[in-house]
Parts: sequence; structure tokens; C-alpha cells
Amino acid sequence: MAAQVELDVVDMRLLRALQDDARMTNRELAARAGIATSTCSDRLARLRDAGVMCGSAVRIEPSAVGRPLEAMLAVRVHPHRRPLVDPFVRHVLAQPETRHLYHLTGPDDFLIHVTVVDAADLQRLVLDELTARDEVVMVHTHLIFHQWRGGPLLPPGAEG
Amino acid sequence: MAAQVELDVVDMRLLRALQDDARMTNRELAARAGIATSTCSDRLARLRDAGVMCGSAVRIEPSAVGRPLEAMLAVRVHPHRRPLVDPFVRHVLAQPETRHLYHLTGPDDFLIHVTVVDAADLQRLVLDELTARDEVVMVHTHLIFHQWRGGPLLPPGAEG
DNA sequence: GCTGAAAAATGATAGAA
DNA sequence: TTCTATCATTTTTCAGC
Repeated sequence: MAAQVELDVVDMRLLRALQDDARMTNRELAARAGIATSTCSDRLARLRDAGVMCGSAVRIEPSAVGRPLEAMLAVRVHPHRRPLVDPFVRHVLAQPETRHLYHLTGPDDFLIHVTVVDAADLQRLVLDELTARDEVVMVHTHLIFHQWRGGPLLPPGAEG
Repeated sequence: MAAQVELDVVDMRLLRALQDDARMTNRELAARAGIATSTCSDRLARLRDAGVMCGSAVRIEPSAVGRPLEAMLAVRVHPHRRPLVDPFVRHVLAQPETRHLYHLTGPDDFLIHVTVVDAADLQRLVLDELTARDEVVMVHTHLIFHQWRGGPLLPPGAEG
């Protein structure tokens, strides 16, 4: 986990900017934050080393790579014990359709966000990769009509 | 949306690399894909213009910015019609705790992925920002024990 | 569509405040 | 710490293959 570090206004500006465009140059980043480029480099290194920033990724349009259909799969497993849960998690993560896997409280143990080619692909995923497994008790499929990303991740009360 | 473009093996290599590290330099990217740096620049511009890559973001550790608790909120709204749904969506997206909002098929209309400061913050979000609204019929709260990201987004059958 | 060299932009460094 | 100035590196552009 991240070491607890104090983040000031400048750090927050950098994080906000990089959250909207991870490929922004150091130069532009410094300009936006109102600091020198060298200072900016130092700050970024510090944020990285402290574990505040943990990696980055380009967003890829799923439909552009042949996976236009998205769904949430709610899964109940039984018995809900680690020796059975760990292989289940590994299996789900091994599926190329898996985008995110969440272990939740509540009646449904897991939620899987998947991007699939079409309904047939989704059916295969549910029948052959999930319900076929002994530990899987139930799978509920929810298609995603639309999704939105939230705003920048900021501590409540931080400056704009 | 993305124009339908043909993606070859080299494009897929670039996308995979950038999905793991959006700040990777053009030089390293070209080396991994086995192409000249200039070709790599061209390819990236093409992928961007075609809408295959739609933005990028650094991942920020929620606990490092004071929001260590994550949850999924399942919400039912009524009546489920656009004049009421649109304001609801705007309101949810206006909350700084909102990371993702999904509009789903099934008994629950929306799923909200939130990062919060603590249980009190979560309670406030549910009571004051969601159930307080007329169109919200029900909110189920599911804490996130743990989450995993899926592998790289690849079209099925693509080369490794 | 790919390459390689020139031009432009960028990142890293050191030294001073 | 932060900034300014310098320099090595990198990215982009473009003519030719």
C-alpha cells in the first residue's frame, strides 16, 4: 500500500492533470501546476515513489477492438473459502473478457465486468467458464446500457 | 465512436504496452513492437485519430488521497424515464466519490462504484445524496473487499 | 507502409537562491 | 525545496525507398 504522504495543492493539480491525460509532457504539466519543469519532475518521482500514483493506462475503446458488448456478471460461490476462492479468482482473471473483478459484501460474492464480442460470446463465458465450475452457485447477467466515468479522484474539500 | 479500423499485430502490441504503462516513451514502445520510432509515432497518431485509444490516465491509489474505502451501490429509480434519469446521472457524476456509473439491465437500474473516506462518508452519500432523491426507490450497498484488474484488452484470438 | 536523417521539442542535470 | 540555464536525449516530420 501507499505510505501516508502529505499532498499539497500542487500535488493535487498534478494528479488531476495526469488523471485526464497520462501522456501529458512534463513541460505542460509544470505549466499547468505553475512550477518549473525540474520541480515537476521531482514531484512526479516523489508521487510515484510514495505509491500515490500506481501505474497508468491508455483507455481503449472496446468496440474498436471487436468487443462492443459489456456486462456485469454477479456470481455466488460456495463454499466461500479461500482454497476455493483463489482458483476461482485466477480463472476469472485468465479470461481475456475480464476487465475488472470485485469481491463484495452482500448476497453476491463477486462482480465481474466483462467486454465481449456478442451475446454468444457472453453466453459461452457464463455457461462454459462460470456456471460449469463446481464452486459457482449462481450467475446473474446484467448488460451495460451505458457507462460514465466519475470526475477526478480528489480528497473531499480539496481546492479546484 | 471509433471508426472501424483494421488492427494488425503491431497495433495490438502497441495497445498492450500502453495499457500497462501509458507514459512509456515512443522509443521503448517502438523497440517492443519491433518497428522504427518514426513508424511508431505514425501508428500512435493513427490509433488516436481512429478513436481506438480514447484518452489515458494514471492510476491513483485511493487510500493515498484519503479515500481508502470502496463500495458498489446498486440503485433502483422510478419512474425509469429519461427526464428523471438524466438529472439523476448528472447528480451522481457530480459527487466526487463517484468513480464509475453503470446503467444496467436487470432489477437494479444503476450501479455506482464509489471511493469514500470512511463508513460515515458512505452513509452520508447513500442517505443524503441518493435515497433523499424522489426518483430513487432503493439503494443496496456492497463494500468492496478487494478488486483485481483484468488482463490486457485484446480481441479474442489475437497473438500474444 | 517502412526507413533514416534533419529539425523541433522535451527531459535531466547542476548550481544558485 | 525551488528555480534558471544548459545540454543530451527524444520525438516528430518528411523525402525517398
